[in-house]
Amino acid sequence: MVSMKEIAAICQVSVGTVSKALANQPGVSSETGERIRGVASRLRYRPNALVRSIQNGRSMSVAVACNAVEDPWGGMVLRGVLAGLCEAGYEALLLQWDWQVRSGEHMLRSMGERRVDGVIMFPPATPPTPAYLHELRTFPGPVIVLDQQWSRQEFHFVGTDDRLGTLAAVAHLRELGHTAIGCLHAPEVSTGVVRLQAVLEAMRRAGLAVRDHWLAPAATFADALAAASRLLTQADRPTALLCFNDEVAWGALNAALDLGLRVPADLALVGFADLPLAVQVRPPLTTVRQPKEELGRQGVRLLLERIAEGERQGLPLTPAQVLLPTELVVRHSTGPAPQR
Amino acid sequence: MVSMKEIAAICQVSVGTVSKALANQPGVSSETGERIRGVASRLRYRPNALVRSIQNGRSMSVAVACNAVEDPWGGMVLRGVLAGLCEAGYEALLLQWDWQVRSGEHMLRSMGERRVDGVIMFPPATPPTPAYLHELRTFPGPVIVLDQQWSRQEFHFVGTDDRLGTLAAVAHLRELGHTAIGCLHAPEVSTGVVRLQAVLEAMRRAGLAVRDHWLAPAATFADALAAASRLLTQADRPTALLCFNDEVAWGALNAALDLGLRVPADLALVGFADLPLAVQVRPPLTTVRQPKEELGRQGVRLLLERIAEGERQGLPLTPAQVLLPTELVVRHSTGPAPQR
DNA sequence: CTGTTAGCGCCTTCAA
DNA sequence: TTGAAGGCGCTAACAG
Repeated sequence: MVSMKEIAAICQVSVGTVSKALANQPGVSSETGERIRGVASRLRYRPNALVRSIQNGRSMSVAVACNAVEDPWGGMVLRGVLAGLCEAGYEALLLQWDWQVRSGEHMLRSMGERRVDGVIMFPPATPPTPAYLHELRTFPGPVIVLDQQWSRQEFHFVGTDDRLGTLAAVAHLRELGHTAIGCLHAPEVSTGVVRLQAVLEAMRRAGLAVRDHWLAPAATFADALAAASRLLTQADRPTALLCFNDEVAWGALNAALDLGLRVPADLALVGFADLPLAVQVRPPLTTVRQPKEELGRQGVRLLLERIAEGERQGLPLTPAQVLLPTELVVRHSTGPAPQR
Repeated sequence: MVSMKEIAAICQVSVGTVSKALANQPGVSSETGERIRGVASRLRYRPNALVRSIQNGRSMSVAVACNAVEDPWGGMVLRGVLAGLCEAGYEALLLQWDWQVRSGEHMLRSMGERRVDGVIMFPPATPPTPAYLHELRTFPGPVIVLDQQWSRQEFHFVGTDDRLGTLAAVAHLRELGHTAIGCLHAPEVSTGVVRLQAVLEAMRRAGLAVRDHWLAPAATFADALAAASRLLTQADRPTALLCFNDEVAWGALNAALDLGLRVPADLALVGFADLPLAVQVRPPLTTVRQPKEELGRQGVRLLLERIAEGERQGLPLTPAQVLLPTELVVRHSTGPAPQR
């Protein structure tokens, strides 16, 4: 890589002049300016962004921490994150924090040393370790957490309004006449807890019972397949299942079909997220759509705002809490409740 | 962020001494060393990695360029890439090159200015623009392309042996008695071309005809749904379809089921990749497994080798060409050919 | 118009 | 054992 110094030597001028010429600043004769720019472009001169970062204390980069890049849901959020960063001229340093070799806190520390201007993390399926949490708390720059609520909202947060989304889903099922509504929930993650609570709340308000054996934990396709198989072979089975997400709904769908149940005639299914698979399975899933890409964009927006404010290291006094609206998308996995 | 200078001031020593103390180098009395390290840790001193990068001309970071982070296939490759980089202590700068705001070549240039040590790009569904290609050619550091073969192999390349994989798939179908084998291919991408050629080659060698109306382009689920619907409603329809990938196979599967065809009794389907969905659809897909994570790891390995060699900017004299083996995974979407 | 100087944060070499 | 100086690539404020 050629440096200004070399260009200066070649052009027989000082580095300062080269600097001005390349920045098209006044104070350089158009003649020497042209000459310098000519040499620079011929030699493929590229300014060193690292140096610039050092000088003005802004690296124009942020760390994006995720724990499963291959997750389709996360992929869509990541798309939004990248879009937002790109538009703002920021670079994304991607890190996955579930490796063996270098632990998450290790990598996070590296990011700090690389002087990223902030961190945006998502979607943390497993709660972070204390060490990781500590690193996050002492991180030099704002931290945004997407989707999951951790440890009493100490970080800035952007998520979706899971409660309202779930209530809408339950309302939809009730309009269809369902009273025996079960739930494949995910107790390990905060969104899972919120969604289950919302179901229970809605049912309680409607004066409907939720039997324990209509509930089962299931956070993945495989979980759901097994759990739904058990749940649906009971004598007293629900006529509708609210699932933690679309993958879980898909697993439940397969279980139902395997058991010879028709969906939605015998069993109504509702997913959450509205992933591409929702329209690819048969029947297409009724689901609570989350604005996934928007989630990423809003996270970035919040982060850049905080960066611009020059937020001090350490925790914010009043962390922002943003909830994006969801939308119930009715497709063909839900229908009128079967007559008893 | 505290700097060495500040620590030096506080400890009443020179920066040089602080430098040595923090690096645990000899030449500092254990007493002052302790004092300095104490202050540093209390003030949360973090070395500035950017400075280090400038000094030794290695940024320990590479650019990872992809064009669809939400793509499941790419996600699994990306996982391998991140794993490889992480193990080697490298950081990943993620960039997506299909935005409106800043074009791919723009972003790539930014990466160069940020002094990344190399580029790894995947999976380029659409061929790059001339401008992008130019930026890639003149990139200061080695460039690795994954999966897709571009423009006469001018870059280092790691992919899978699609030809052998496809031949194995065809052989499997022939063993099952299939002779009317069609193909949903993807003419836009190099892997699509290779796979179709392999099908044609296998059929030719077997003395079997491939009718034009057994072939249709389809690169996505939606494409496949439409194409397969048309293809399967013909009087003379194939009894087996080799699909460009698992998503395409899924689309074809749905089309077949919609038409009342049983899979595999009436129609055999073979996918490519072995994504999670392959075991989630009914029936589970027979497919050609690609070592996706390994693909990413090998790409990184190759890249780091080239970096270590200190490869000059510009194109390599003899770009490496690595093909990873595939493996046919037989599940339930293929079965004996129907009797005529 | 051009050159010099100082400084960003750090490391390395050499002198005290 | 410690300090000072030079340099990495660049910018900004001055001096010539």
